[in-house]
Amino acid sequence: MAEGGHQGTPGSEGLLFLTDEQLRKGIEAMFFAYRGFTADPDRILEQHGYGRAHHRAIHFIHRSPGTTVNNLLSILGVTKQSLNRVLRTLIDDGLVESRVGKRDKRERHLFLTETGDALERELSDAQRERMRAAFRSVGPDAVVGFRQVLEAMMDPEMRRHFQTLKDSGQ
Amino acid sequence: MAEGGHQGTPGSEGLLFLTDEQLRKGIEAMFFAYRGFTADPDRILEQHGYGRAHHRAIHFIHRSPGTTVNNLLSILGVTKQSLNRVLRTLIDDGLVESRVGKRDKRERHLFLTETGDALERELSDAQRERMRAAFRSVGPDAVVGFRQVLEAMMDPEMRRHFQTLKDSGQ
DNA sequence: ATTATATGTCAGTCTTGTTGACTTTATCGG
DNA sequence: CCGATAAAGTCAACAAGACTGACATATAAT
Repeated sequence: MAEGGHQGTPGSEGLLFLTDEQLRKGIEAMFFAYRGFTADPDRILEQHGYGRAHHRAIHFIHRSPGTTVNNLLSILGVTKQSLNRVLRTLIDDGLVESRVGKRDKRERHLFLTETGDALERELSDAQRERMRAAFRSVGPDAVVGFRQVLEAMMDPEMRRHFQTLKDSGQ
Repeated sequence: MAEGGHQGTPGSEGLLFLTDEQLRKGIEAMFFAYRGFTADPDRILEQHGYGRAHHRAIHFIHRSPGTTVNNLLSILGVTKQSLNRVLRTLIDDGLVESRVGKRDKRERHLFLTETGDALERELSDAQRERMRAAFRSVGPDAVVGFRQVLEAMMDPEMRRHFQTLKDSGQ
């Protein structure tokens, strides 16, 4: 009778959380929640003439200052042509700086400028605020569960990126 | 000292789950997990020549058979021109049937055909399989937390749609 | 010296979203 | 019954953001 590692009501019924109906609710929860998740940044981005793609680039450059283009490509999972378009505008607009690598001069290391950092803060403040409110309203235990499920849903390579904090290098 | 309603370690520290760093992890978890969430259906859709927009329409018609176009519009949050494009192809391809309303003949009630249902099953089987594996690996308590956080992150109107099960009418 | 890597760019395509204008059909309120 | 409102559909134009394929340049590695 020893189950995986979690408890549940240890008696007979168990696994009621794995019914198709429960899974459907989980699927819809992801769909609707993701909309809320992006809603606030989307409004801000629109005012600045940017889109979600710019947000993603800004976010990960902020998280890992000095990251290379290739690194960013593998995190974002898009083509270099696609990334280059948004990176080009961010650099031209003075939000991102691209420095030639010292060890390997082929590489470009990406950094946010002061302006870029300001937009990053504006965006993440909004997004964090919503998440903070959600977290607070449900309590720390629910937050742990939230993170566990999300991590378990990721593709292995994305889980690697998620768990890896530092990866600059310069 | 009585806090909201959740416990945590009841001593002094509390609220460590609301730090900016924890929130950033939550944000990235959403980003990476959503990718995993859509990855399997995306592969299937590609084989059939459809996109995510078709999936969403199929999903919600399956969930609420007989739903009207307006209903679908408010759930999906897109313009009718945008929805009409995908609905048109689904109807032309014989996956969706559009029946004139009996009470109100202006309305069209949408249903999946057998073919449509088959594709729906193919898509949701794949998506459910991933979620089932995630749910199983973390246990029922984590799943409860997952759902609570997601629901708290939704916009109020989306939360309404999420909580509402039936809405056909015919 | 050749090959491989990192980056960037040009050109074209596709999906999915947007606005705005307009039509048809049907319901509803006076 | 008539005028206003509503539900659905359509046409046209446009934009963001993804894709492919081809090709260029600089640098590193063998």
